[in-house]
Amino acid sequence: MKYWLMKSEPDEFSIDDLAACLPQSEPWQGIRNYQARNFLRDEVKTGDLVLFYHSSCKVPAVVGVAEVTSDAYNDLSAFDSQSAYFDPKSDKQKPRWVAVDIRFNQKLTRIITLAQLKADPKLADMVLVSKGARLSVQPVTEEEFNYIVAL
DNA sequence: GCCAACGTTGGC
DNA sequence: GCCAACGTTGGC
Repeated sequence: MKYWLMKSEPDEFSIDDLAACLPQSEPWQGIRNYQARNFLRDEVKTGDLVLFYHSSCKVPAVVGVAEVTSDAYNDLSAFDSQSAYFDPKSDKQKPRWVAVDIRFNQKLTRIITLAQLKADPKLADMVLVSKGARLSVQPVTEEEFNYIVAL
């Protein structure tokens, strides 16, 4: 089993929005970055756990945990000209982008802010706090995952 | 294949 | 809203 951190803008889709989907999972689509896509396609698997992170907001923070409930599948929103995620360059014969499903697992009782993560020497190697970490899907070690959830 | 211009992300 | 740090595009 692997561990991941996924970013979402709470104005677009927050941890509460994910919780409101229960008992259903929610398609995690719209990833339009190749490095993130490669993680989704090749390494994210059913049963993996995800730190849910709020970005581009007042207090950027890890706010909850989600579980991956599908392996990667073609992201159909890339073919929908009405979708904000429409990508005219993605060929239906050779889809460029993938999505996975995730399901709400828990909210952290206390959110762990980016400032806290940066200040914690135990998390100095986290991808999130490393230079220029704009990846919207990024790997987290088991140690980092358990440590953050326990905080 | 290089690289300049442009676009995006995301913290501050 | 600013801007640093990327990523992508497209001419050559």
